[in-house]
Amino acid sequence: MTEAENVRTPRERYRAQVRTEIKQRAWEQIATAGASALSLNAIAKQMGMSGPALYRYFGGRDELITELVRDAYRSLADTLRAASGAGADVRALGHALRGWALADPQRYFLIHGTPVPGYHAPDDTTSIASEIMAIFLDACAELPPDGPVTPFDTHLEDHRDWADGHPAPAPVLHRALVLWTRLHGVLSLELAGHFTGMGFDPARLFAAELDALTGRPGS
Amino acid sequence: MTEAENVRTPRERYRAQVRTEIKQRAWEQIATAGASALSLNAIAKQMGMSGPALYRYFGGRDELITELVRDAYRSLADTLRAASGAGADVRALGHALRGWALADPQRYFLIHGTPVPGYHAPDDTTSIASEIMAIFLDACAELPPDGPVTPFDTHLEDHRDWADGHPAPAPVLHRALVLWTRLHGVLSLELAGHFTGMGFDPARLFAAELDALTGRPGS
DNA sequence: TGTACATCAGTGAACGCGCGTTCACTGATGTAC
DNA sequence: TGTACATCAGTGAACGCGCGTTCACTGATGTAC
Repeated sequence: MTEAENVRTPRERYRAQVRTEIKQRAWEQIATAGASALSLNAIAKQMGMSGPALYRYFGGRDELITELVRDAYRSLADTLRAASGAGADVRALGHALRGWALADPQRYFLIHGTPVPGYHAPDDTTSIASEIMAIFLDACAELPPDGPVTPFDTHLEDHRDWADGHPAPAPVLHRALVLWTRLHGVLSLELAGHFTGMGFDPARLFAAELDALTGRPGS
Repeated sequence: MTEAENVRTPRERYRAQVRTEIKQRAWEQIATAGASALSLNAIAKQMGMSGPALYRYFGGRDELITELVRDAYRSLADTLRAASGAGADVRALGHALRGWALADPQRYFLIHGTPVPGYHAPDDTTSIASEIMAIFLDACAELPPDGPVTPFDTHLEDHRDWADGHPAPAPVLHRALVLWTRLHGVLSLELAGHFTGMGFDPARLFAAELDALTGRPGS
């Protein structure tokens, strides 16, 4: 993982390895029982060491969770960037997002799920979030324009700071925004199991939303 | 509330009152600290009674949560039905949904949020869920048809059991589905605070999605 | 109307659990001369 | 190369907490004659 590299002394290498294993166990726990059930003591027991030992590696439970949130954002951003590549294809982006989400639903929910009223995400996640937004914007800029300018487009023109200097016109901003919200809408309901028992294939619904976004309503 | 009515003896009335108060406190706790922090002992303390006393009213923590989930579904269905009324207007429906969600975000998340890997919703919630779906379907059936039939529409034609006998053609089923997923997409990201700091008005994005759904792309 | 009994809300003590976190400590690993 | 010292990973005991849940019980409320 990230911290296992660029390490000189054996001690530092060992530290990095243990940190990585702690995080791996943490992810397993989250995938199994959800983020609210994450427990330092349980991780320690699983690794065959005592609870307090983990405090050599993380300041506490909150610091560990914060790190996991950061890693999840990083992983998502990297995945999307790789899928986008030079092409900046919205469809490829969409399917990469879905694949990433399905690979570990609880990881997806750690970022996009129910907020814990107390907890606040670390500051640098917002910068990764806007990195992700930039990828969306690039992809949407490649799409052919469709439809007239809406009132919301003009509203967006007045509030485009979040685009972080991206030169795209307001309708593109709008597209990127609904790309995000629509895909998230399908994905989060699918991952939460709200489609189970309904019979249709969620993947096709997801694909249909991508079709609508890329301006191919009939394909 | 529901159980305070149709009650004969004073004892039954009292029971119903206490049950109601327990639920109220539970909702307050959920709104404040999220569903995972809901604690029977804390509720009891808040009501000035001892923890075990609550076992006269609910079989345990899980039973209480189940009841809350049921009530939330009921409340949402009633709200949507009232907003829909005879008109079955998609816009009215959408704004009613948003109002209901904003009134108590954690109540919204209790239904639509991150699933707890262990927990399973009670069976009768699915019947309320299909009641809600029926309201969506009725509203979408009133909309003018738009665009050609998509591949997903034909897929839906083969898997329309979830529509529970509703006579609407497949494109209407599709519309009801994306009405659900798109509004949820905007709402859940808004409630989770993902739009904070971006500058634009989430209400307008929500309205724009409604515009797109009702076939008024330019208004 | 008054008395005997049954029902049932609520208490307090207790059980067992797991949590995060601190602290003084042991013992192994690395470093400096 | 060998010795003295410093660093630091990990332990075990302990603290205080809150949780869900059980159980035997008290005392008030309702019911039947």
